[in-house]
Amino acid sequence: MKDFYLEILHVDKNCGARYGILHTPHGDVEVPMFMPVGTLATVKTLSPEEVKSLGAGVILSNTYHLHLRPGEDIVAKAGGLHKFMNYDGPILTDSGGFQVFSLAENRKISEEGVVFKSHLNGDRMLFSPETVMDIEEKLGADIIMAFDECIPYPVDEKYVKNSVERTLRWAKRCKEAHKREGQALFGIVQGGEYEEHRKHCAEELAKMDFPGYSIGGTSIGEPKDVFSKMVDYSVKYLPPEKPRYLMGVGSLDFIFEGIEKGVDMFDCVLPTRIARHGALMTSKGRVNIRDAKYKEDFTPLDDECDCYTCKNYTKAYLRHLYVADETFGKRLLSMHNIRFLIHMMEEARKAIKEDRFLEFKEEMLAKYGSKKGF
RNA sequence: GGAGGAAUAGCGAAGUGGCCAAACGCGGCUGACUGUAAAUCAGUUCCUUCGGGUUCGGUAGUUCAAAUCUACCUUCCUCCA
Repeated sequence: MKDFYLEILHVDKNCGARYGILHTPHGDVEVPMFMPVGTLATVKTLSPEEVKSLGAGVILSNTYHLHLRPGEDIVAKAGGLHKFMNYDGPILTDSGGFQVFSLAENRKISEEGVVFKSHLNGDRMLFSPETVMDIEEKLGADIIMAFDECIPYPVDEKYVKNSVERTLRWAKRCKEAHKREGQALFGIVQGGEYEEHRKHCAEELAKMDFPGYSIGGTSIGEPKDVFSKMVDYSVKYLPPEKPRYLMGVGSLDFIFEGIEKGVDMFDCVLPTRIARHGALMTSKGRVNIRDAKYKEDFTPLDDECDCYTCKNYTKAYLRHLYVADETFGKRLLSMHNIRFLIHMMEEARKAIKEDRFLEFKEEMLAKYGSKKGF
């Protein structure tokens, strides 16, 4: 696919971190990058222009949720997701594989696919590699995910083995079913914490020759050392020239861990979700803006931050908006958290180009306090 | 002037003899959130040196035991003159 490829421009001499440009039908974006999540065709509370102004390239959306509401046919009629949501940058749709995990009580897995009971009205519907490809083609994102099973952690090895084999068969079916031009279909590496299964999964996917590969099944409650292994065991066996996407990772220390190992793309609901709940990522560590100590704090949320929120508003005001449950507060806080992560990515890219990513990582984690949870 | 009714933790409001330091809601305080069923969820909210102490308008009683029963007082509400 000539309009989608990763151009690797530099690999850090001291680790696996790499800098490059991902070419997509809706524009070029630099990697490593963080992609804000807009599950329902909107990054909650923000306009596409705002998301773009924060430095975001790719926006994520979700097959399961858009299938339920408004339905892929309506999106297609609207002219596709880009037009529908008025975003002309690259869009990535997740396949619903994560919902196999997050909505586990409402679904049943079989070889054919997954029957979900809609969380909205109880409708039963089959998500199979074929139906998911059909939906994702109609949505029309630039990057689409194969339908996989995101398995929980911890889970016994036998389950992992069976699930990986099935995810691989599904990946093959996705590849065969996917026909639309101008869409990059990514295969997803699963395998839990087991090197044997991650390796097998990555190698088999590589044989199928996807334009990019995702690493799934992480950041679901496993300890950091386990997370690290999961990423290692996956990246190691993936073709270096293809983009690597570590799914659902949004805390700074986990992202840096991924970059160091050679991951290019990250997405996470974390910055936007915790922002709506009053938690902020700042250069002083984590801030809960609701806390009483900010009642009369007329300084910016983060004096090192260049975002609209930090340039124009005080903690006392942001706290007031939060406490008063004003929507504007959630918007300002969401902007800040997204900008914080994207700014970190910009700095990380600079560091990689200068072969000092490892120092940069240590410096940032010491400063931002990786123990504080982001 | 007369007749009823009501007073419970910051607020609202249950409780009408022991299982009551007192349900629940709000407000306050705090924490969590990782391919979004999340503008959500959880904890905490009389004092304490964690042994205990002091509470349910006030005072005095009844009782082994009172927020709960009795008497009086105070305040408030409604109705009648």
